[in-house]
Amino acid sequence: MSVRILLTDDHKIVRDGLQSLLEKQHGMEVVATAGNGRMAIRLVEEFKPDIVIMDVTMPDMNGIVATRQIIAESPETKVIALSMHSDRRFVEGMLRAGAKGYLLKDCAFEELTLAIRTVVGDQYFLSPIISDSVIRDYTHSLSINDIPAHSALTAREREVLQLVAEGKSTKQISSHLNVSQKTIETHRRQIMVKLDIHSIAELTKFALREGLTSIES
Amino acid sequence: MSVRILLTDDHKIVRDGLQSLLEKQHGMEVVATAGNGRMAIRLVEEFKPDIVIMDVTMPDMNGIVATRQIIAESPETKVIALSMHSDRRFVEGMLRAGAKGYLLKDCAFEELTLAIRTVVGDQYFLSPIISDSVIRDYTHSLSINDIPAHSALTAREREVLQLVAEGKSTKQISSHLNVSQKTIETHRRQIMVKLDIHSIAELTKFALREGLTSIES
DNA sequence: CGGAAAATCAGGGTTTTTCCCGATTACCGT
DNA sequence: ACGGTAATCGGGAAAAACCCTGATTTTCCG
Repeated sequence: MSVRILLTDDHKIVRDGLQSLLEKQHGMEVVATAGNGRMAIRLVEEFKPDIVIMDVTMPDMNGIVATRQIIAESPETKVIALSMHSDRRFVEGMLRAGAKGYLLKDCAFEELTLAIRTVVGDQYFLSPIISDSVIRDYTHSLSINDIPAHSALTAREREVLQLVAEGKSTKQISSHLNVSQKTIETHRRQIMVKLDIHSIAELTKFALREGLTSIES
Repeated sequence: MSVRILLTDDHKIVRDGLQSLLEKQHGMEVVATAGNGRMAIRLVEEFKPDIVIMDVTMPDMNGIVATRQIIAESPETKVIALSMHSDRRFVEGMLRAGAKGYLLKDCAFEELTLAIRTVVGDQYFLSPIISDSVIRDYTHSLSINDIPAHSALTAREREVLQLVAEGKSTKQISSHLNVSQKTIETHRRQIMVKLDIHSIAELTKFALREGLTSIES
């Protein structure tokens, strides 16, 4: 029986290209394609694919958030990230979310098929550059928890961050949530301390990466 | 005789995908692929393709610069831009550089083959969204300047916006550009007036949509 | 139950941004 | 040469954000 694959990428022509390549392979079948994370979640439910090829940066809902939800709802699904970025945050985010592989778009197609076969065989597959840095981190025992930038935000803080990333002022947020401005100030400060980010611009980008807000408007 | 094509894109797997799709078409032949503009120029000289599919944003040498040089050296070569950005500057840059087509990566593969056939037939081909805005500009060239919401930012304003979207403060920007803080203040105000945006968060999103900054960092 | 973490609020201060008003210089196209 | 636009700067003031040091209440987990 052939491997059933869901393709996720925000550019249709990239999906088309990958589909064409994959369908030339024996034992691989693209059962559906999605243009964003939200769609991917729906299609995983509907088609129960064995493998999800997941772009990381997408509008509306990014790959990290989508992967987390997919793994939560159907843990048997194997997600392979396919990204243009070797950025540490993306790799870490995807692996934390439960991805079983991480490939750079720079790679040859053969690497993708190898990754699919490897992951189907219940093993991890990382692009060489990625695995180098993952292993280096491991051997240097830089545990994820030691990095202050990753201390998690509370639910309330995420809520406030989302409103900040939507362009709301402290006053607007406080009246929206029916609490005092001082409370929101405290949350904002706490968010910035936890993330070690000190500008709204970078806060907004963080929120975008986390899927807390969308790039539209 | 079949159409000889050179594929240019910085991501190998995208090149692989497109090549797979194109080679299923009758009368189309991918004679070479390039990972950046410099390589594309060399390969055009060597292979004399009929069509160059050119990614716009690439490291090392981007598609605009490469296209200009290709057209200068062999004007009979037809360049079709293939980009993730519908940003006015990219479109304008590529068309000025001599591209005969501009496609968004969001398009279906059929659009690409249609574009190739159209351009081979010596006509222009633009993605619908692109041609809409090009035509609107042409037909409304007078009124566009009257509408503040549509007035484009100046080069300097873009520069400042980029730095704002990277999280820089007015003071940091002013010392980085070697002008007074008051000048940067004026630029910031002007940017917000022109775009009718009044928060850093939304300004950051705008800059992201325009490709002025990247989501990492 | 007891304690830690989270959520709420306050006073008082500094810094940054935003918004008025204005201005000069330089360049570019008709 | 003239007019428009871009880029540069300034004063002054209000608003917002940021920083520090507290505090109380709620919630949740062992």
